[in-house]
Formats: sequence, C-alpha cells, structure tokens
Amino acid sequence: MIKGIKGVKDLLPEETPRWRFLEETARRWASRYGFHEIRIPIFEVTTLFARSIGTSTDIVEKEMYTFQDRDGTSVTLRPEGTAGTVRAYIEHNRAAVPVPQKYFYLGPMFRHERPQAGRLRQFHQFGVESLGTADPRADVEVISLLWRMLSDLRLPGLTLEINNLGYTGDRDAYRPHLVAYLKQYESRLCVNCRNRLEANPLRVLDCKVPECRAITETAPRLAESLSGEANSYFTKVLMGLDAVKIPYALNHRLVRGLDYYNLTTFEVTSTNLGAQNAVGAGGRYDGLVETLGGPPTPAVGFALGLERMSMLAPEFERAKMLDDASIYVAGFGDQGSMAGLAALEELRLTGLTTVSDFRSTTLKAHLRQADRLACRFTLIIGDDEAVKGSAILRNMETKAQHDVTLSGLAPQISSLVTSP
RNA sequence: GUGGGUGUAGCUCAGUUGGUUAGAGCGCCGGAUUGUGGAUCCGGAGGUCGCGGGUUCGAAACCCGUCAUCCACCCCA
Repeated sequence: MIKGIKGVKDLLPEETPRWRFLEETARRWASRYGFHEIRIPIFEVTTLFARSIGTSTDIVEKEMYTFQDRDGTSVTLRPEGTAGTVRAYIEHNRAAVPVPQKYFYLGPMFRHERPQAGRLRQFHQFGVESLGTADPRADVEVISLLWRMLSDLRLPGLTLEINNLGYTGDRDAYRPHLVAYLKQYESRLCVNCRNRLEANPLRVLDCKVPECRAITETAPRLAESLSGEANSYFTKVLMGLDAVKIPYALNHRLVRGLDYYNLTTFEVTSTNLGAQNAVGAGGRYDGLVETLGGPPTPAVGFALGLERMSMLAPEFERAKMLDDASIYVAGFGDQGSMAGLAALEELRLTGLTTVSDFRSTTLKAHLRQADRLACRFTLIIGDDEAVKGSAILRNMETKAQHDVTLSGLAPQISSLVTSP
C-alpha cells in the first residue's frame, strides 16, 4: 500500500467543515481589520528563505524541503509565509501604492521536522503582514486582530505574552553583558545552552531546563540595555493594548527564533496543547524588506498554526448535514433504476441537493442509506411506479408518503419539500 | 538528528508462566419483514497477529533487525 508521507496528513470530509469554519473566521476578522488576501507561491528560490529567516536558524539549517529545479536552481517549499509576502511586496513595488499595505495569507507550509503532537511536516498557517507603517498602533492592530480572532473561536487556556527585543544595536550592546554573566555559571548550564553561549546567547533565556532558568532569572535583562527610542516605542504599544483592552503578560524571556524580528515580539500559547503550545506568534521586522532588496520599510505581522487551532476548537455540531443531503432517490429494479437516475438529474438541475447509493438494490437497503445520509425525504421509484409514471415521496421523519407523477416531477417535489 | 511508548478484524482493544480452531464490543452484510429506514432478535462475512530473521517440539507472546505510528527532546505555528 502506498502511504502518505511522514508528517503529512489528509483532511477527510468529516473534518473539513471544522477547518472551513476556522478559515472563514480568520478571513472575516482579517478583513474586518482591513487586511486583504494575498496568494503567494508554495515554493520560492532557496536564497529568499535563507536570507530572510537567517542562515543560522534551525529552519534554514536543517528543516527546509529543498530541491534542484530542472535548470539547476535551488528551490524550497516555503517554511513560512513572511518571506514570500515580502518578496511579492518588493517585486510588485507595493511601496508605491498610497494606501497601507496590509495582507493576509492562508495555506500550507513545509518543514522537515520529526512529527509530534501539534507539529507536522506539512502544516497550515494563517498569517498577516502590515507593511510600511512604523506606528506602534500598527503593532497594536495586529496583536488585537490575533487576540480577537482566537477569543471569538473560544479557544481555551490562552495567554498573550509580549516582549521588546529593541533594535539590533540594543541587542548588540546587551549581548556582552549577558555572556559575561552566563560565563560565571557556564559549568552549570545545560549542554545546549553552553553551545548557545557562542551561537545565540539570547536563546539561553528561554531554555526550559530548571537550572538554566534559575541562572537566567538573575541575569542582566535586555530591557536594561534598550535605547530610549526602543523603550518609548514599546511603551506606546503597551499603552495601545491597554486602550483596546487586550490582556497581555510581559515575558522578558520571549526571544523569537527567526532572525528578522526587532522591537515588539509576541506569542499566544495555550495550556490545552501538548509540548508545542504556541498557537500564534509574531512581531515587528523593520529590517527585512530592505534586507531582501526593497526600500526601507517597517513591518509587523504574525502567523497562526491552523492545526493547533483545530486541536483547541470545540466540537461543532453537524446539524447542517440535514440540509446538505436533503432528498434521497431510491430507484430500484430494471425500470425503477433508470427512472430514478432521471429523477436525480432533474431534481439536481432545479438546485435541490439530491443523493442516491447506486449499490443498493432493494428498497430496504435504499432506505437504510437515506437514513444514514440524514436525508429528510426519500423519493421511491420501483418498477411498479416506473411503469405507472409515478413515484412516492416519503418524509423520513413523519413517514408520511405522497404520490407524485414523473412528468413535471421537480415542481411537485419542490413544493412538498418546502411546505411544512 | 536523539530518546521512550505502541503495532492483533473497518474502529477501539483483550489475548494468562510460549500450548493446539486468535477473541470481544462497536461497525458491516443478510434474515425475521419475498417493496419501507432507525429499535430488537437471529445468522454471517471479515485476520499475511506491521514486516524479515532467529530461539523452540510449538511463537501473537521470547530475542535481533527493520518499518510505521504516537509522545517527548531539539525547535517552532
């Protein structure tokens, strides 16, 4: 048996209604906040991701689905949506458009990781990018959208955490302080953190090992090294969140894994998920557009994991099924089968949702299928009816039956089906 | 990439210190009702015990390998 690829899942018809609901909710909230859909390719040249996400990140180092195109250029299945969105923004010179460029996207992303609860190799993200606005209110707008959307879905156990990464210069100034402090306790740090000390010391701050946490608890804080400019920007973001009544918690350990973030970073986690507890996360990335060859452009955005939202979303009722398949046509016998097929087509052409199971050969089997498909009516056409040019419409709930004629069938059915 | 758990019917799972025809519940099909669904009763079908080796008189069970899957580390949505 040929099986699907590891970490790549099928969404069967039973689950697609819930996904559609999530997607529609996301779309509705995004457009309410003035974001417009952008559809970007699923693969891009590899260098786009390497340059934007950062060459020393795990994503670029070992998680990308990269392959050679036929002409030899290296291409990669997108591991996230920001890079492609920014590329499109630059390529189409959207900086020249006089209105705010606020985009949202929705679709599959690919990372070659070991699958676990809430982590797949093909997963789906909903994301927004607000490009060209340096105002703290843009940060607030994006965070607010994220929070309202998740709240509207009533996802349980949510927390919004926020931090200020400052400008690149601020982090450069802070890093030596942190490293000097951590060096004193180097022997007590976990192996990972000892490596991080060289590669990316800030990441030591969000290590989960208790010993490391204890050490970093009293470490010098990034907040103390931030420039006045960075501080006042962040203060305005927090004031804005207060003004629109978004509850948040400051988390000085929140250091995002992608290189392009600066100033505001935030993350929404849920206690009802497994170890991978981030539902959505984002931040400001003022340098990225320029890094990718565009004009200096401030930007802020977030991405949401749809699988993780789906894991949290309460069960939805399937009441709609009744409307989905409302009429079952039970055609059986040599002539009844053919007459049933014609009736099916005729009803469908008038816009009625009409189904049948051609595998059923007896009336009993047909009615059983009608019941399973939750049809409200069954149109019975056996050989007896077919030769008479008639059919029987059965109400599956009341068991009431009406005779109808096969000529001019659709109008008769329409009125019987809609009348109470 | 590393570690641990689990692979038996369509699904969820039993299966004793290794013992003869591998079970249950649910589901499915049929009958009771030769043309009327759901409920009930009766009957039936359905299994390379993940795969490959090994130990043994005998393996679903023990050993080795392998694959799949889940969870965790790492990292992230």
